Amino acid sequence: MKVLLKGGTERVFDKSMTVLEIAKDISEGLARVAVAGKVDGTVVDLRHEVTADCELSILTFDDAEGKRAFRHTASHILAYAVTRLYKNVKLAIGPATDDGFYYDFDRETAFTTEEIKAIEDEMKKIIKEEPSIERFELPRGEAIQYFEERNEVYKVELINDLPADAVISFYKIGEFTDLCAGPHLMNLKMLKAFKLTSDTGSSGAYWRGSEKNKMLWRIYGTAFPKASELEEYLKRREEAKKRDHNKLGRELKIFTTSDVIGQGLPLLMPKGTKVVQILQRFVEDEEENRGYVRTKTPFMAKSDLYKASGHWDHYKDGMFILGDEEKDDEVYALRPMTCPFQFTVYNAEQHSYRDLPIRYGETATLFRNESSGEMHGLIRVRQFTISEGHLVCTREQLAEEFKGVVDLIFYMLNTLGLNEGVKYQFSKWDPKNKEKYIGAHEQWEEAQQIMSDLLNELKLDYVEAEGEAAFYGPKLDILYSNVHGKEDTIITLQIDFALAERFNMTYVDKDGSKKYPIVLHRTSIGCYERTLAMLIEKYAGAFPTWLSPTQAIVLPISDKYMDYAEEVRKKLRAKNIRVELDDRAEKIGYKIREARNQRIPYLLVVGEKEAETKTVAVRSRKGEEGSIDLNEFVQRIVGEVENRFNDGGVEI
RNA sequence: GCCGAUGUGGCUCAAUUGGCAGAGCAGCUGACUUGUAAUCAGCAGGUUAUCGGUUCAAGUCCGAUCAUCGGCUCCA
Repeated sequence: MKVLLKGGTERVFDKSMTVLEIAKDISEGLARVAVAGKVDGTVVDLRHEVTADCELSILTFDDAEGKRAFRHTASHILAYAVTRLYKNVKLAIGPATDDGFYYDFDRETAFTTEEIKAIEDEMKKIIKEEPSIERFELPRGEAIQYFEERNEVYKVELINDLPADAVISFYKIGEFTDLCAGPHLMNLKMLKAFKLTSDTGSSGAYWRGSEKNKMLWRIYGTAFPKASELEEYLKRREEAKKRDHNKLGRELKIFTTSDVIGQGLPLLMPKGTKVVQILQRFVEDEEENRGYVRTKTPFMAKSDLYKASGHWDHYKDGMFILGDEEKDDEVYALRPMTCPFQFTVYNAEQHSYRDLPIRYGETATLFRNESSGEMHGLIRVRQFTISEGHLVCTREQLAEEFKGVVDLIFYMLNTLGLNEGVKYQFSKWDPKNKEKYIGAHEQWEEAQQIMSDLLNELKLDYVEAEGEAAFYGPKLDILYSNVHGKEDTIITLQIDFALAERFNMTYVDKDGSKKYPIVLHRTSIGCYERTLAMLIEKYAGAFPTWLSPTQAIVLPISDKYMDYAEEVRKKLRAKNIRVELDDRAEKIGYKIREARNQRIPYLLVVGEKEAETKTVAVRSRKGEEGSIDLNEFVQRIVGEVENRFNDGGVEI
């Protein structure tokens, strides 16, 4: 048989061989670090027997799929340890994740921190025992019987849901047998560095991810081949937490919350408000340059409006409703989105094809009654302000408008420095879900085809997500990960073939006939609160100068130089630089420390020498820069602000 | 919404089996007039998240509510 290897080399074998044997044949070194194989695109065990011509790659821990196989074995050790320590625990599932693994267990109470420590110790013991790992298969009936005898109801359910012709495979590690598709390691020798990361005990997780099902106990962990890699990972996690906007944002007096105001209702303090104001001016000016017109529409409306839009049927639970539907003649609701309001603006006048495209922009405050357990700092809130917009265009104009929005979004992300690390998601509908979506099947297929073509034309590296579309159309979602690794949409762009008809939005075409336009729903910079949160985390609070609430601070060495310090302050202020003067009778070291802790980009120390020579001793994020001519410094900082220069963020 | 943990001056944290709520930082006042990450002294700051209960006595025990954190679910 012929085996085509990664890199295009080919090997011929005269008998069937396991993946591990082929790895050994390539090199002993490779065999030592191999964790799994990939045969014609399918990830398999090293013990998998290759019998026919195929393409094969040997996976190591450096491959994403290799990591998963490695950590999947760790999850089985976790389950093994739990079954050794505790009776009457039912096993659910235990997959690998992007950076670790978990296993879900069913028992009466949560696992405590102490229990988790004990489980971790038991796992170490198991690994020391060097149990063997075997794979075997059973016919469906026997497999079900096996788990029924052991009262493993979740495993039985899993097998029952497998297709009739599915291979039902098991892995036996020592005395522990689990239903598993694999692949797994050959032995536990590689599994040297692991840790259970459920710091406050196990956490709740619904069986099969549905809130209708029972809640199980999930234990998280991660594993690496080397202790140093594990340590580095844990250290990185600790470092990342220091950038947490929810902590840093409060420390830096960017925002606060109050028990009596309510959950999901953060208050922006002067510093946070300043950053948002700068962002908002930036967005509104840039949109103006790109042909947008602005609207300012009400924060609430009668229920009739939401009934027309479909939100009343599709999103009532997420809305704040004012009044009682049973008792009151009219019920109002705070708006959860701006669409029907801007559509009403469109409908206030007649439109010709000559008017299109029309690009409406609004800095829109929205209200969404999120579930109580969802709120998180500035990222998930009940009231937020979004750079909202709707583009009304013809079918012919759609591609151009879509690309125009993507260009605007890229410009925004680049300027903010958030372009690296974003993930593009093409959110599609789920044709099987009749409840969630409105519009005809053909409309959906067409809208999705158009979006897919455009994304490919733009060469975007995106993932597809079925069932993630808006109820009226497919979306391009741009996701950003917070310091806990949780992804949130910061920006969205949606194609809507459905709502124009619902709202009777029309234009008169060349031939005199009335037509429904297409609507693009989009945001350019996302919602200001969430984007601010991501910026705090990206820059660890040390915003680029153009975004810094305070851009420079003058630090006189003593009272004697106050006049000159005031002169410096005035000169910068005259150029619209946000500058402060620390006139307290403190030592210079103390003033520097405070200004640094506030993340002010430029500290300008002035004393005798500076006053005499009309200079400032600059201390920037690069460190001490020495004395710089005052006019020269003014020019520099003004240039940096005008260019919206960004240094890429600081290490902490 | 579900599960778990947590809640003591602005912040970080103490307070023995239920027995006088305390410290550092920040704040204020005064002195010091300072050359690149914390000058010294004094003062003030609390119905221990809220409400209720048990007790001679509650920060501590019990219940409810609110909020915060982590996870699940959800996210127009």
